[in-house]
Amino acid sequence: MDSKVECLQTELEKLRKENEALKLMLKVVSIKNLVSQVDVCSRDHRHDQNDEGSRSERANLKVSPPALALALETSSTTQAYARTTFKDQALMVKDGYKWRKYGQKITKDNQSPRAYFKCSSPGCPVKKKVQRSLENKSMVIVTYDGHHNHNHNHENASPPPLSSSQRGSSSSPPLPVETNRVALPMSLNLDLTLSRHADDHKL
DNA sequence: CGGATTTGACCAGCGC
DNA sequence: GCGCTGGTCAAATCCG
Repeated sequence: MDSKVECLQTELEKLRKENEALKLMLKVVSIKNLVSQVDVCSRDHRHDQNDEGSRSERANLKVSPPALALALETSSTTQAYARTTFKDQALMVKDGYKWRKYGQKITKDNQSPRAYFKCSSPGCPVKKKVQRSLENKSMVIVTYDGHHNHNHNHENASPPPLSSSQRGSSSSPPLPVETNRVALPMSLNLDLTLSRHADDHKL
């Protein structure tokens, strides 16, 4: 019994250390991410006339939960890394908007299928492509194409931004809402994936 | 029953 | 010109 307790304590200690390290990593990545976004913002201000949608999209990325990890933006396309579950074969990424899937393809360079979505808001030209990452199957690469000409979808008018992005795309079986928000050890663990991934693409 | 998803077919762009 | 590949369409199917 004592040995069991001891074992658990060692385990706990290990986790605590890991926790500290992860916190540090998370800080570094957050700062990097912020810097890159500020950079993009300032660049956009220079050459942008009607960038309302883009700004709201950017805002969306900033406030989104850990599920949306990293955004690399080029003119009208935004690439982001999102965490998903292996079970989530539909490649549904909750980002606060309502999407309609219109196609799916298996591409040459990545055998996991790429899903094509259109924003289901009438008149909104935004499209996105979602494909599971090659290196990390629990991550998906989301490529946004274009800018939303509207705010987050009304369907989630009531809930706060965080949960709204959880329930974004309407009909897919959503991940348990709490997954990204509450369970601390869980999110730390996931942030490890996030940081590693972010680092991969930043460094 | 209406809206969302699936999936095979089709089309356009690109490299050879 | 041809074949390959990514992107889109649209009919069929599913689901609430």
